[in-house]
Amino acid sequence: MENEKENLFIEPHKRGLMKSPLKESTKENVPPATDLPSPNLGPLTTPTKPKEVSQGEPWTPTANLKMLISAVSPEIRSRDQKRGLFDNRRGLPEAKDCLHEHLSGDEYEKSQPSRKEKSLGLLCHKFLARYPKYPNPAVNNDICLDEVAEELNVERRRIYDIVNVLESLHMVSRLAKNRYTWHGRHNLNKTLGTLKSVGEENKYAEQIMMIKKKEYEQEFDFIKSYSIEDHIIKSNAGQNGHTEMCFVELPGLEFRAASVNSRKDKSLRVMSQKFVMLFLVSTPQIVSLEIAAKILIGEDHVEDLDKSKFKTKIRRLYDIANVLSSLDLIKKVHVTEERGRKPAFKWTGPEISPNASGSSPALPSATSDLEVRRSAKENCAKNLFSTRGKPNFTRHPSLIKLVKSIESDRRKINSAPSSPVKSSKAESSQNSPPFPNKMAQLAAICKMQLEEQSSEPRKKMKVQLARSGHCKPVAPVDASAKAELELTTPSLIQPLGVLPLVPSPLSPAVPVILPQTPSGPSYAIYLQPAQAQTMTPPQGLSPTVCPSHCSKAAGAKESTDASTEKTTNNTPRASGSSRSGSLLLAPERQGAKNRTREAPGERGSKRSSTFEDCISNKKYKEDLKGLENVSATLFPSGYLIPLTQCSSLGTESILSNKENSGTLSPNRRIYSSPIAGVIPVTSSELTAVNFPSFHVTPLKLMVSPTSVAAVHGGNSPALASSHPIAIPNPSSAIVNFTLQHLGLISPGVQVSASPGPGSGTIPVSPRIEAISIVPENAGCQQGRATSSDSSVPGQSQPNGQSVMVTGTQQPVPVTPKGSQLVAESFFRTPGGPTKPTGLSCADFDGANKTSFGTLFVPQRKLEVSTEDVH
DNA sequence: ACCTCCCGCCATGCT
DNA sequence: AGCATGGCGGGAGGT
Repeated sequence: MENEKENLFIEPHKRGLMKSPLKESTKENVPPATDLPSPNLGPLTTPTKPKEVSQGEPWTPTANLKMLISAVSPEIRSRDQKRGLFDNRRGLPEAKDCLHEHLSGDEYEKSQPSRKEKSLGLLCHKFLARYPKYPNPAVNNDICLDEVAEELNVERRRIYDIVNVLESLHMVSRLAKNRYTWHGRHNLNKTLGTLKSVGEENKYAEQIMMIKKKEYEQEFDFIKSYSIEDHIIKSNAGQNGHTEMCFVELPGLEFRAASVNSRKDKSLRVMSQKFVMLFLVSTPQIVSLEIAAKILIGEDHVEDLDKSKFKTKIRRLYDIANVLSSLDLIKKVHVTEERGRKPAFKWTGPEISPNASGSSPALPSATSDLEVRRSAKENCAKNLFSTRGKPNFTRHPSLIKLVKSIESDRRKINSAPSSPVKSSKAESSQNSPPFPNKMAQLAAICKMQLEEQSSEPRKKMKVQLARSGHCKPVAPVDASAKAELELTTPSLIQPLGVLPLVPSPLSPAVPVILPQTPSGPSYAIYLQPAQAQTMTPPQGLSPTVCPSHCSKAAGAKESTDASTEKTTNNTPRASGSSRSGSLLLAPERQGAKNRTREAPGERGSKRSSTFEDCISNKKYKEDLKGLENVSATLFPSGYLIPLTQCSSLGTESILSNKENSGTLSPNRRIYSSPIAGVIPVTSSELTAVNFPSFHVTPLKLMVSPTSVAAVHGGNSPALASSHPIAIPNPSSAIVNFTLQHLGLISPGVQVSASPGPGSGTIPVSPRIEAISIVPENAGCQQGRATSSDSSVPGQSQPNGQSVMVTGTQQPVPVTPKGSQLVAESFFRTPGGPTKPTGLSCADFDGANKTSFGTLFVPQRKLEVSTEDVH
């Protein structure tokens, strides 16, 4: 059914590229379709294997190369698109000809494309080259997997790899079987913001630190301590060993196919999101594959570090990394530790402010406008369906059925042109001959982008201003809060942004999807109970972080590093720091309207199980106190994350109120960069950060106390409970350390802190050295980020950065309105208030986390050399 | 020898 | 049963 339609649609580029000779894959080639053009393939069937089209084709490897090259270079790409593509579609290979020039000789020979030519990264570039970064929503942006596979001459399997990752970033969404819709980067910032928030909730930063610490300790033979920590980690991850994967969805981008949903929480998609979260959360924004793999595995299975598993994870991470690299979100670098060099990736994407999705976050009203626009544009269609279906609640068991029905409706709807947006698309699609339309689209897109950009910056600017004013006064709260929104705010907050899932057996894990309000998109995150646990511990981190940073700072040696890091770090950190327990998206509130959707029953069941486990696990409950913060965190399962501005505002306001107390915000380990292992945050960086930093630091201080308390008292007990082992560790020492520092630091602003702590930390972690990153260009990164953000060249950059920053802070006084509404909406669950669940979950986690926070990650000196990957 | 990661078998689950 | 998805890991290309 749908398929047919699908086929009908012509992708923008589709036809363009023909194929490369890739091996054709082994598989069969089915000649059938042969023509590329025929979009209409048959009915549903997906063309089985790709193409052979080329079968006959003489195609030369060179052609491929060319394509690749073009793909790689934007210029060429654009050029091609404009002129070439058209040609291609018809014929194909004009490119080939051209290509010959360069490559012809040798490559020619290689009849076979070299392995590199077949790399996922290149394939991804080709794939991306076919679609505009910022597609005109009005136009048909459908992607037929089969067609793409054919055109690119690859097996469909490869396309799945790419699409899955893109889907995790909401750059595409599945429409139907074999059919996806291209969203480009319109949703990217939001998605990243959401992921960041979730990552914070999950305390990935802490996890990273833990791992590093472990390693460090191991080196030193601190085995015992290590063991303890492991436990902690494990517990955090999923005490039961459940993994919990979660998938963060955006409102209009939910998975529609049931089948998809069933696997939604698995693998690549989730891995990709988590991987991205690591970058967003870590201060240096450099993540080594090893650490990423450990963390990802950790969640799933506690520790089993089977080598095989580890290897598999690494393989997958490479797959994901290749796609992310193609998106210019990360680049390969090497981290040099004492031990040696390890492959790692550095985030080169836009900086994101926490939660609210990049753009939205901070803003005050101004942003809202913009967002609204976007949302409207971007999300409308999608959202529509989402909205409509769902009732407002979160998931309640009873609701599940409804949900299913709803989903089915959605599908129908989606498939049907009916939805306004889509309909338009459909039309356009029909019309759209690939290129011509494309051109038109591009133009349209450009306009849109420009508008957005211009508007965004403005907003941001405003926000910043506002913040500056507000923030300072409120400093603690604001900084942290705004940064992330997440706010550590206690359970109370959650209601707003997060919907705690009800523990009900049925739907525990069920994802909640908030229908987006028209105004803003909402996000749904699917969490499994386990995760929630994982996430948890609200407090702890902050202290540790500081040290690490400090250490780095001290070590920080290389200016270069610092610079690079700065770019990356700035915003993130703040967020990171904030996240501590809070996580929560809570901040977000969705528009009052939002309704949550339920997750499909399936998931629910799964999750529920996990959830239960979690509960049982919950040994940690004891820590009631933690609950507040924790609860939010814990309940990942339930979070809804509305990105919309409104939400942001509301949350902020809420947060501010609640949080101001500072408890929430404890945040923040602002600067810690657990991930890379090294996180050199230099004072300079801090300075660079500017406002955020200030605010943050104070916050940190604020936090520290809490965290400290938690650590000492709460945590340890909790830990003990959770794990039999209570080990005296270095960790405790570290903790003390950190605490001390904190105290010391408090007065000092971030800057002072960085240096000071570092020194202080040092004792704890011998290693702390700074990491030197050798980035290609410090400056570049930033630029890149921005560029990536906005299609439009120049403008964007500044914006991006500014945005980030602004995003971070949400100091601005929030407008309550949204928040209230939101809160209400959240609460009203059909079944009843969800909150309880949240609480329970929160409890246990809190304990653990804290411990984490305390942990200090020893930093070894890391040197990061960016080598461009390939 | 190690790092990457392509390739495609085959399980899973929807239709 | 057939097909779409995609988990997974063997093993090969690159360095």
